[in-house]
Amino acid sequence: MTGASPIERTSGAPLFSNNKLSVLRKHPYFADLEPEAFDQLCRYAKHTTLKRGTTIFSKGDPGTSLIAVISGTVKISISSPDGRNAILNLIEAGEIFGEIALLDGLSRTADATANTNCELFVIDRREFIPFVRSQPTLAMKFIELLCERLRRTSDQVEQVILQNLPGRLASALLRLSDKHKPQGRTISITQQEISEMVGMTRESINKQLRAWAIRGWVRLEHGAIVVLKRETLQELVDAGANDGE
Amino acid sequence: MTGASPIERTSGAPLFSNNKLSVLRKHPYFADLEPEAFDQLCRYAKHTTLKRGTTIFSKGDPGTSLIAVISGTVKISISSPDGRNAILNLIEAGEIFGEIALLDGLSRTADATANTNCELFVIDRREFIPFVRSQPTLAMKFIELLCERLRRTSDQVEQVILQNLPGRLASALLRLSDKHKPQGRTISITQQEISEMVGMTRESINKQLRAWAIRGWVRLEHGAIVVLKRETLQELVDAGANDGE
DNA sequence: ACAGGCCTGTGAAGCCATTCACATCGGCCT
DNA sequence: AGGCCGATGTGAATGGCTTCACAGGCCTGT
Repeated sequence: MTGASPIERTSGAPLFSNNKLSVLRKHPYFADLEPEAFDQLCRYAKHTTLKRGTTIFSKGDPGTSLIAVISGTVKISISSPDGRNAILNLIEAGEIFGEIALLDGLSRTADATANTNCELFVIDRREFIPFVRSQPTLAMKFIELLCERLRRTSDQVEQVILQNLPGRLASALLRLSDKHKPQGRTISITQQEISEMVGMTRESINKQLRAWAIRGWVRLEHGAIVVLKRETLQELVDAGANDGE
Repeated sequence: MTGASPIERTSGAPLFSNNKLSVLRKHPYFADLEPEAFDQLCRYAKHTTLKRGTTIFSKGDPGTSLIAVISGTVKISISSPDGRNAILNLIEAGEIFGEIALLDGLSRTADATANTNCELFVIDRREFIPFVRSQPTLAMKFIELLCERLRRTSDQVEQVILQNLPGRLASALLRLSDKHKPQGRTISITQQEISEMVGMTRESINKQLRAWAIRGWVRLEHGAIVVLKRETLQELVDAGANDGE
């Protein structure tokens, strides 16, 4: 289950190009951190490049590192013994993941795999925890990060328990389109991936999307979805459940 | 939606009896905190007593306080427009809740109601945040708390997406029985409440429990469930899904 | 001790989503 | 161009869970 973790084999700390770090620097979590604290944080980092499909870590592994995505996207997912699997989150360039195991020192709660070719920075727990203790601002940043994650995850529980297919799909689309604002309303994702994010089958997702496409609420492209009627989908989520006809 | 929050109307800080505080003091989160830090934490607290069924706060309220349960239990839940509702957590004496809104200053993510008559301590954000900043140990404690919550909530997402009724019910029973170790294997809870915790109907839950009772895996009492075959239920969860016959 | 309210137990009917089984399309590699 | 593979599109059959409709049990208040 565990397999070789490619991260552990990374060669020693190289020099970092400033444009790579700037992706992180721009992120809300680090933007208003003191420059010297940020620099010191980066001093603990190791650089890695991964090919699409590579396992970064698996659920249950002893997790001792925080990982920042410089380019590409990472898939956080879990899978059941009978082969079904669920995507919990997609981490994009400029975001970080693996913070839970880093901060509490316990095992990883999910699998992480490179969803595209990726460039990553890896920060190890051993040197990191004392640093956090000494930097109240950084600790508060992590508290904020954890709060945000908790809000998102609670939301997910809410969706999955209270909403049916249309509601869940709509709210997944809205969330994804919020995240990809720069690309306009186009979401680059396969229907297979969406189905694993909302926890229903690809076929069901496809039929619902098609129905919405006919009504002009979305447009389907190959490997992408364009949200046309944002408000309508939002209403559908708020209304609770049943499809709007 | 909001309604009068009984907490805001609490009269000024009274003197606290030490035996009440001792419930908190014993909790893992505070046990190894410096005594003076703990005392100062308590200085910010207000004491309140609530009757069963009272709303403590509602989803969407501006949340500015952390609440500790001295006695009784508090239900954290959410509800959909069409009347369905889901229990996210039951907070018992010695535990705290409401930490997300306290720490990030945003609105409450769920409803909280007194599930029994309760005694609570309420700590306000205004005076609390600067205090956390100045106490790295306390900040680390909250980071641990948030990590634990996040693990639990992620687990819930995993359960709800990947498991069917038997799996979800079994894992809910196991979790509840872990929490109530002192009472042996008896879980005091109604089937209605369990159904709202696992996100399925009371009727379905009842039928499954009955089937397990016949096989001798559990025993049903009025308002309680006794887990008899812990291992069998655990296997059922691990196996993935389908009922053990 | 009786009434009313929550809790439990159970069957029949229906429905939403899954499962299964294909057909088609597009892109990429050789 | 041909071939392949991953992604999309769709219908029919199946099934797990819900919905609905009651019946009985246990506890509590008066």
